[in-house]
Amino acid sequence: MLSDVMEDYLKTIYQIQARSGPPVSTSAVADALEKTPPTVTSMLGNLEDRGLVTREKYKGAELTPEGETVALEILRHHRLLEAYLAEHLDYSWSEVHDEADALEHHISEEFERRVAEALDDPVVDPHGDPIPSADLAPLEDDEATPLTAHEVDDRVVVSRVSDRDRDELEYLADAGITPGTTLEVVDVAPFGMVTVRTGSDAEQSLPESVAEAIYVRPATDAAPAGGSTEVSDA
Amino acid sequence: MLSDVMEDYLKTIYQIQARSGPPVSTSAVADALEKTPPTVTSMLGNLEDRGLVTREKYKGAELTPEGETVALEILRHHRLLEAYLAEHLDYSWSEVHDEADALEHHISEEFERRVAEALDDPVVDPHGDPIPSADLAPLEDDEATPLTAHEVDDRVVVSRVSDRDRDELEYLADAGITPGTTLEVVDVAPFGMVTVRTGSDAEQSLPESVAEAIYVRPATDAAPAGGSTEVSDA
DNA sequence: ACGACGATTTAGACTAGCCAAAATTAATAA
DNA sequence: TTATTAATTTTGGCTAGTCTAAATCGTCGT
Ligand SMILES: [Mn+2]
Ligand SMILES: [Mn+2]
Ligand SMILES: [Mn+2]
Ligand SMILES: [Mn+2]
Repeated sequence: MLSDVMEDYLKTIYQIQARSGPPVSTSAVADALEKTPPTVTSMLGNLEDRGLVTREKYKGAELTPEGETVALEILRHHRLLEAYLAEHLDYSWSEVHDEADALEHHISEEFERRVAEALDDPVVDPHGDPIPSADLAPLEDDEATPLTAHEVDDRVVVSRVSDRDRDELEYLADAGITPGTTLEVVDVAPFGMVTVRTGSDAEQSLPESVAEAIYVRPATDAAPAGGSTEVSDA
Repeated sequence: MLSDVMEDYLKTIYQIQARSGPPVSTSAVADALEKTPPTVTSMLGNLEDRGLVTREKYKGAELTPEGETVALEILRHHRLLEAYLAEHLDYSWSEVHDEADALEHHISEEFERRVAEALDDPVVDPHGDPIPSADLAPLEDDEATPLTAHEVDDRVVVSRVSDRDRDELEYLADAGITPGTTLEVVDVAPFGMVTVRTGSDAEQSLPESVAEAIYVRPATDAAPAGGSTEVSDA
């Protein structure tokens, strides 16, 4: 029914909308998908005709509930695939994203079910991003804040890490920083470099670009430092 | 580089060529892919321009070595996926084909490697079809003959079963007839219906359309009746 | 209030893939 | 040998998705 291309537009609009709220500008979509603005304008027209987005000329687009459901469906596929690849095919968390991007449009609902079952209905992917439920109910907003917004002596737990940059993910994996890791902010230098203590010993200095990809929540008092994987409630 | 569509043409030409030999007619490809003859003529022109097939006008097409390599690559993906779905995601052999068709163009070489590894480099898929090796060396011809070509009292081992028709596969699964099963031909009726004994007790009558989808080889003397999965050499 | 500038849309064009109708060719039958 | 017929190719046209260049809009600074 919907082409791969349309699904990618809807997924992208959803993700921009989730970060910056509507309306989503033509150029933001063009940047994210590496297309030209006229191309995006044209496709937004198609999506509007199909009732998947609403649009105000020269302002931007916003997903309709139908459009959001499609976006959640693709996001569910993507994140289930990431989790499956990591869990059952020995992929590292820096490798899963591209493979999931290629497969997310092509798996059947049956495949989705069986993968979810093999993983026992996971609620987060390897980067800590929430996996939409099978009924595609809207995701609740994320309470996490970027590590760059924190101050010295803050104790925080890593909630999720942006999966956009493979190199950053490898860097963080080496540093032992993954979702669930407890961090203590040791220093915030000019230009946004953040130094954190992981566990009780190792210290890591993170360039701003890396630190702002790490989303964290306040550590609960009793939490020991280290890399557990549990996710607390909101 | 190559589109999904082109890959499907090459795979299809390979399979027709394997059964009937070159040249492969325009209409044979059109039938297999459910396209019109002009569409196929046009695409064969593209494939010829890319050096993947050779063509003689009004006669048909034949894969070049490069075209055959691409076809084997796709076939390897398809059959590895079928094997993986059956082995690790609990698909039945009647379900795997469509899912593999959808995914075969979209997996990475890394995914291919990991799936092959998870399966310990399998040599046949769930239907008994050979899986091309990682180096894509040409497959040797198949010695198996259709069950319809056999006579009463012949004892044979099922080598492979055409995976084209889901209903037939379910029928055969119920009848306990899978690759490796030893059969004894009990009766050949007019209109090609074949009755076989599986194991030492059950008898099954198979309509011609089903019987001609079953490819068999002579049973070695010591082989007991039943559903073992080993594959003998050529 | 107005002009400049950046963002957006419109206009026009291109490719891949597809089909229907018409023309052509090869094979077969008279 | 010639005529019929079936397969194939050619012709022309359609949609989806993309781009460049040109026109237009909205905003922001003066
Ligand atoms: Mn789904
Ligand atoms: Mn992810
Ligand atoms: Mn491959
Ligand atoms: Mn198969």
